[in-house]
Amino acid sequence: MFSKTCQYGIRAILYLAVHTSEDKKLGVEQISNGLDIPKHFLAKILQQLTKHHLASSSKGRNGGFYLNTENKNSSLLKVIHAIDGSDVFSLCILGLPECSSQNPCSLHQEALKQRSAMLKILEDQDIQQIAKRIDLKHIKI
Amino acid sequence: MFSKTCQYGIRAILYLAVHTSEDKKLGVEQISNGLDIPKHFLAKILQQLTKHHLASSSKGRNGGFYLNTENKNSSLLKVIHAIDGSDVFSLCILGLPECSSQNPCSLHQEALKQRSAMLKILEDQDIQQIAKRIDLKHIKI
DNA sequence: AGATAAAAAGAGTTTTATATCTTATTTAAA
DNA sequence: TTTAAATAAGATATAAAACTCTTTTTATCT
Ligand code: FES
Ligand code: FES
Repeated sequence: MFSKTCQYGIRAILYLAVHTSEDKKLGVEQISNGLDIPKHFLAKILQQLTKHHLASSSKGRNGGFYLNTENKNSSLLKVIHAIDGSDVFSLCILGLPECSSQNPCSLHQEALKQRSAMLKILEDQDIQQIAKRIDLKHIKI
Repeated sequence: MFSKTCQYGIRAILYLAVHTSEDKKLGVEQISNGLDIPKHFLAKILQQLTKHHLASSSKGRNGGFYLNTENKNSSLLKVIHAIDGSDVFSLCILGLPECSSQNPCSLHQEALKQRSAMLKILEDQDIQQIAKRIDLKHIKI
């Protein structure tokens, strides 16, 4: 469903949502240790997310990555779109060139039902909310 | 969701279900033309499916690939398992080492709901049924 | 000002997925 | 019995994804 890069990106964002703020930043190394993700690879992903204004960073001493309020009000869908592109949920699940209810494949109806449900979850709740849930219910990141 | 190999495999099986039988076989070339799938690649996939007894083949003149009755009574889930392995629907969607309701990630509940629905569709209806639906409703393969 | 610690950027490597090519084997028709 | 047509098998090639390494830039602390 999601590329490994995207999985890493989502987890990194959630980790930042739980552990950082404007004045509590984390270096790549700490994040990569916390999530068990290859350090340099994670660095690339975080850079990409920062460019898309889904995470924030500051260079130099005491610098690091973090989520500001705006970042925390964003959604996981945006993270997914930034990494895997905006087609993930609109391409035919069987790889056919078109995907529409007018011209469906044999799994279209079922795929559509599920993807809309997943999409709703991913765009309706903001990252802040998910972070709160993670904290309260001790959910893994 | 599915690898390209798996998408090709599913489509090939459905194509065979609609167009072949014990005494109406098709060569790789015809199938690859019909589905617009690279010929040699498709050959590999069909060999794999034949080994798993999900398709049938006969060599030599007038040979080709086809589905016998048993093949048509199988399910798409078996096809998927034969190609992408049996973990597709049981691994954590975020790539975490475990996936269970006891130890869920932040998307587990939603992912589970959807995967069970998809699984049900994929194992409950047999290939024959899907083929009939394709035929009646002029669905793409 | 200089040293240091961090992200940013870019180049390079490895691994996996996808695709192709070549040769062998099998079967049936001519 | 020879030839043609098909799958089977194995080796190779290409492309994309995953991962690593090195250098540059920037900010902060001493
Ligand atoms: S046409 Fe295949 S999923 Fe929509
Ligand atoms: S734990 Fe992540 S999907 Fe089940």
